[in-house]
Amino acid sequence: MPKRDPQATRSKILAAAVQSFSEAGIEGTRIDSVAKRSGANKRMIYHYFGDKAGLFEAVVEARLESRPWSALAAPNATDARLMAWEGLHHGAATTSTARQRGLDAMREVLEERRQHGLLPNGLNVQQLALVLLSARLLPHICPQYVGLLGVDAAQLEVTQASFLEQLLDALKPGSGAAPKPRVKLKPRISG
Amino acid sequence: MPKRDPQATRSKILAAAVQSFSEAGIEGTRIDSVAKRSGANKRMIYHYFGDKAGLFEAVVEARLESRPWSALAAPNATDARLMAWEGLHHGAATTSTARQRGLDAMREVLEERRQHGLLPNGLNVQQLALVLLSARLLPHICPQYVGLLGVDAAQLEVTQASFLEQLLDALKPGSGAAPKPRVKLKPRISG
DNA sequence: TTAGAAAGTAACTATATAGTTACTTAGGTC
DNA sequence: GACCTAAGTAACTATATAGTTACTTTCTAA
Repeated sequence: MPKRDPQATRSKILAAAVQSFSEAGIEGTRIDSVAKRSGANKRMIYHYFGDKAGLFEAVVEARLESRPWSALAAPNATDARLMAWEGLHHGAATTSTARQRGLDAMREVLEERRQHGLLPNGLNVQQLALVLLSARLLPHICPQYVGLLGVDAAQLEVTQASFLEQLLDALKPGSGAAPKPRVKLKPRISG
Repeated sequence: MPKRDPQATRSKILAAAVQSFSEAGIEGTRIDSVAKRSGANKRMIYHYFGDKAGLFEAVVEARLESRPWSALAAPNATDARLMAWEGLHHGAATTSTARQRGLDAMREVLEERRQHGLLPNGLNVQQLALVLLSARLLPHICPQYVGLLGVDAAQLEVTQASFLEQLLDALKPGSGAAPKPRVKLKPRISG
């Protein structure tokens, strides 16, 4: 076993940084603690990643740039939280061609679904994709609202997947049972 | 004009804290900068709110506890970001009776809508409420994905509201929403 | 009018933090 | 094996930060 292994050092730093940034965020992450958790020397962090911002960038690159996107699959908690810290700190400023491609593919799947008559023709698939992505991300970011809305957090990964399937299915033109007899008053839902 | 005004001092601190926590988060907020922005003396922050955690708690109380909830209305960016920082830092641990009541009301509106035959019977309204809330919050938290999905961020507030209305409408049993609804179904009076 | 409490101020402190300096050690190449 | 470069280490520094201390000023109530 070699006493030195640059690639291994770099990746154990990166692994520790992924955990730390995901848990504590950018401001909350301590470089010293990443060094300790990784077992590497603090100086090596600066050697491989420049500074804290560079380390976060490398974390995003490692976890978000090459991840697969799908209309219904849920990102794990680690990735979802990284997305949130990134968005809260850096706003809309993200020019990522890799993610762009991944999300384009996700949209195309929905588009195809619509062209097969499985979604209403007038439905904006970009908006639909955003809603689906939101639904899968938010429970990892604001878990407090899962409980407050009466949804079982422990089962959500499974129950939400089938709920969203059911939702898409209910959108199928001409689907659904005959309407139940309705009363005249339409309840308000907004405002 | 009185030279001292405890209530005014407290509230100008709180107002500055709302802005700072919303923009920068808990770790990112500097007590000194809240003091400066508010025009109050730093010592007064500790006098009225105890410590940084107490100040954040007061901010949540002021902005999130008593805000109205609705199935389709979007929280503003300030509140949405506060919800995200709170969730990312404190996880699911939120025992807020005020928010519980607000969200219960939001659920009941959807429940009522379902009982009027405007939503499929088998649809879980809690899950639906969570999806709607997610859709309205996430763009404020992860704005990077709005653009990447090809949605116009500047118009989202408006376009998403009508999209979600359209989505709920398309869920109406037997609606079979087509590009242009051929026949506007008149509600039948139950017999 | 005056005592005492509450509001407000400025300067201070202990500590934690990102980033550096100055150095040692390993491993490949001639 | 001598030499050089990259990998690795430990101790250091400048600064920023949450929280405090010790003090002054205003308000209120007897």
